[in-house]
Amino acid sequence: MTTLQERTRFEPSEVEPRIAERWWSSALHHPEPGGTPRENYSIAVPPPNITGVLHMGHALNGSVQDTLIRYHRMLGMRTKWILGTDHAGIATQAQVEKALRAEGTSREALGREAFVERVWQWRAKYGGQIIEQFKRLGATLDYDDERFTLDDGYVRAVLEVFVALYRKGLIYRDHYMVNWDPGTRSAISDLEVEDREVDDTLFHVAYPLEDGSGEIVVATVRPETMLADTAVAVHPDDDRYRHLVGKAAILPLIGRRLPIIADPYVKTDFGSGALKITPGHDPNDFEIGRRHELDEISVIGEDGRMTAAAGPDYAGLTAAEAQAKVVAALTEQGRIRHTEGYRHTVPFSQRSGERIEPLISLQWFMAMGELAAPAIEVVRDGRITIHPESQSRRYIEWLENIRPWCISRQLWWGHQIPVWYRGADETYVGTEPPEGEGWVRDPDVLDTWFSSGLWPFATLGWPDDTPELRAFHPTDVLSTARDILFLWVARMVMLGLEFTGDVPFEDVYVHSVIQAPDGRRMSKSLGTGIDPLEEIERHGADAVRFGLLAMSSTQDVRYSSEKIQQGQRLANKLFNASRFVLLNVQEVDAAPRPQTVYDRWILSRLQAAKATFARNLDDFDFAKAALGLYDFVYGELCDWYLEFTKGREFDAEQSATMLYVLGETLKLAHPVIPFVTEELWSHVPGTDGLLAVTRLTPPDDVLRDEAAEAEIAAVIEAVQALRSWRDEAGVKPGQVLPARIDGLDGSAGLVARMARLDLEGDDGPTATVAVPGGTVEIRAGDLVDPEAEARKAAAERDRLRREIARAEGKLANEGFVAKAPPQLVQAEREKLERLRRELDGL
RNA sequence: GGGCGGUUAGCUCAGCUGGUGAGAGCGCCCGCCUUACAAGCGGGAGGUCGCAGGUUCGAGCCCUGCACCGCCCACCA
Repeated sequence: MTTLQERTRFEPSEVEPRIAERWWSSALHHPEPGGTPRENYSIAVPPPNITGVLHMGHALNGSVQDTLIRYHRMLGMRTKWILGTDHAGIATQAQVEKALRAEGTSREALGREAFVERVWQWRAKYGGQIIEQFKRLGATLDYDDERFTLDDGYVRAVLEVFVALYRKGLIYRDHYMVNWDPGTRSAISDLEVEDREVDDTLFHVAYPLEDGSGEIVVATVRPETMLADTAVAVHPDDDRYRHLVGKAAILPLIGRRLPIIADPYVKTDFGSGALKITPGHDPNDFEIGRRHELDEISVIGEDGRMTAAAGPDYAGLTAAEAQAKVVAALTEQGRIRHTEGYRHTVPFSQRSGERIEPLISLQWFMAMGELAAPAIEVVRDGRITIHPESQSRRYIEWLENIRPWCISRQLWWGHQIPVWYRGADETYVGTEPPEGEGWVRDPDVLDTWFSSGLWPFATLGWPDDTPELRAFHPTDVLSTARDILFLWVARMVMLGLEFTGDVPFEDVYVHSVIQAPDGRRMSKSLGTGIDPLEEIERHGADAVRFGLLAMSSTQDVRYSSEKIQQGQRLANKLFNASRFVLLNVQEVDAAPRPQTVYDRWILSRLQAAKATFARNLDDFDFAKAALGLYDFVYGELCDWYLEFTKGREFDAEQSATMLYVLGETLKLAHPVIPFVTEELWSHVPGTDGLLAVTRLTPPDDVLRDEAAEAEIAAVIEAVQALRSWRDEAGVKPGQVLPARIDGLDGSAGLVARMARLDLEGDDGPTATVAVPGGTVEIRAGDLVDPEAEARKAAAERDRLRREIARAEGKLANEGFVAKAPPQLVQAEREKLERLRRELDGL
């Protein structure tokens, strides 16, 4: 490591590993349990899948959570960021199966036990990858206490919840229409289904009437499912068909008798107004079938092929093959009246990408209504606050319309359902296997989200009454992506309330989705993904954290590499500002000893920056928090304060104030840009511990100084006016000009120094510049072109006159004077006065 | 088919319960190696706030309609 003197740039790649080593070998991230949840601060990380690699969403969410965690840790709270990973049933199983295929084998060939063992090995090898990547970001998760949703303790929690809900009658087994995913060969939940637009053919097929009096035409995009038709339905008020209700049609190809029924679900204005009813393969038909007690026939099996019930001509064919054969047969029999192209939305599996095959299956379900009601209530009454607020409406609406949750999955990797069967009608449900011979366990596992739903408390040891649970539950904040608000967040609230009697967290922050810079989705397949680790390599972890927070919003945002670079510049700026202070000051204790108005000014502005930062975090406005830091460091500390100090000798008093301001700034910025601040902190005299565990003192009202703020505001405005004048007059930046300042009182010297004016000179005035509270006469001799100067002065007078006219017009408006708030009218009057004085001065 | 959100400077975005001349970063132009930083510093140009009406003393902000863009929900075969 070179000395600070030699390093003119902040080099993240050199600094980060060194700082990380200090953090991870310390105890900063691991709190011993103690105290109460109210005085402690905790966040449960959304558990990354063990198949996961860090993507932009993780990086943003990690930055958000770590900023909150570090900030509250520095406020002196006992802080725990709960770490763990999710077994991610389908995703992990698919990954391992893929590897097996590459080896020329399969899970079936291995058998269940060996396969599960294989997955555990896979997890040991790759499952920790993403955790290492979180460390690169500087995330102070509790790495000493890592959980996994298939750990023994966690499994116990899952089984206990299952059994309790079963005993309560909320978990039950039923033959019901499910979303069958032929890709994973498992049922999946409604939330794992996505609609896609598909071009299909709509076939209009004529079914003859039983009594030979004619035919009834039905429309379908899936003619192969007609093999399972058990009725034809029409609308009860449809005059065209009223006389047919109660009669029957004959199913072509099969010859089955189909009763013609009346049901208001049928639309009279779609197709022919008559609907073939296939309770076994269409969710709506299933509902209608149950209403009318129709037979439920399944002709498509779980393997996506036609079953024996489809008849010998079709059994064994894929659904697509069967469709072709059915259409051919119908055509031959002259039953197809016509066909048309038809574009509509069709459900697909998000997991496998295959088209969902709705079918009736024996599955486990969870009744949700009873659990949903209190989960709605806690958001309504404010025990949980969702940010941004618009998301709480989505949450409530979803819960109000919630439907039973299919929780069983036909997979091997996961929590196997704690149910055993013996013979045809014995069922045992319990956390421990049953006594006696002949019991066979239900082969299915639970939906991954069942176990994730217990995350905030199962990770802390629930159902045992552990010290961790007593100290950190309920957690404070849950920060997550929008797409799992229902899948995960709502379920944690329901299960948390049911089993712990408390909310699992008090605030939910729904972060932005980061899109590619062109507004498309970031995705590997589109080639639009940006790897956060590569960005960290390029710009540093601080830059990435800052940039992600700065671009975050209450809505989706495009990835902005400019914001990342802004973060990089901030880190570099802070690095150099610190060098300036550290290499010039005397080593003294850092209690502030303000000697000048600008000392008092920066101390006051520092309090404002602290207060603003705190408020922005309270509001979950991370962009404002990050950009507010930037503004303070650039716009106040560096552009003005450090420049002001250059005029003085750095005596003990000056040094003390500068060191104090530097130290407080590093503390304030640390939650957002932890690496550079930690590095610099190690160079601040009198500090030996980690900045990450140093106490951040709240804003101190005693240090607020309105007089100093007003005075320096005027100085800044004057300096800017003078620099602007100089630039326009073409005066060299280095040239010191004689001048006389009228006004600005004690700050005249400061203004003169910043604007490179010499107040001792005596050349005859050649130009006048208006500044707040006075004028500056600059004696620039022949540097100044009198004509240009006259033109500029005239333009300035014109501008002032226009402003004056505007203000006068406003004050002449009776409506304004009568109805606007008095202080506003007063301010307008004062503005007018000031403008008139400025005009007079010229 | 319903909801929700967006449309502000060339680009990406801020603009609090309507209130003084609409902001930032990047980009652009001009000038500077002013001994913390050239990944820097100083100065500057650039906007009919999507369109059309309305309410108000006053509208980027409120109301109505329209146009695009995005997201969510939904059982029209």
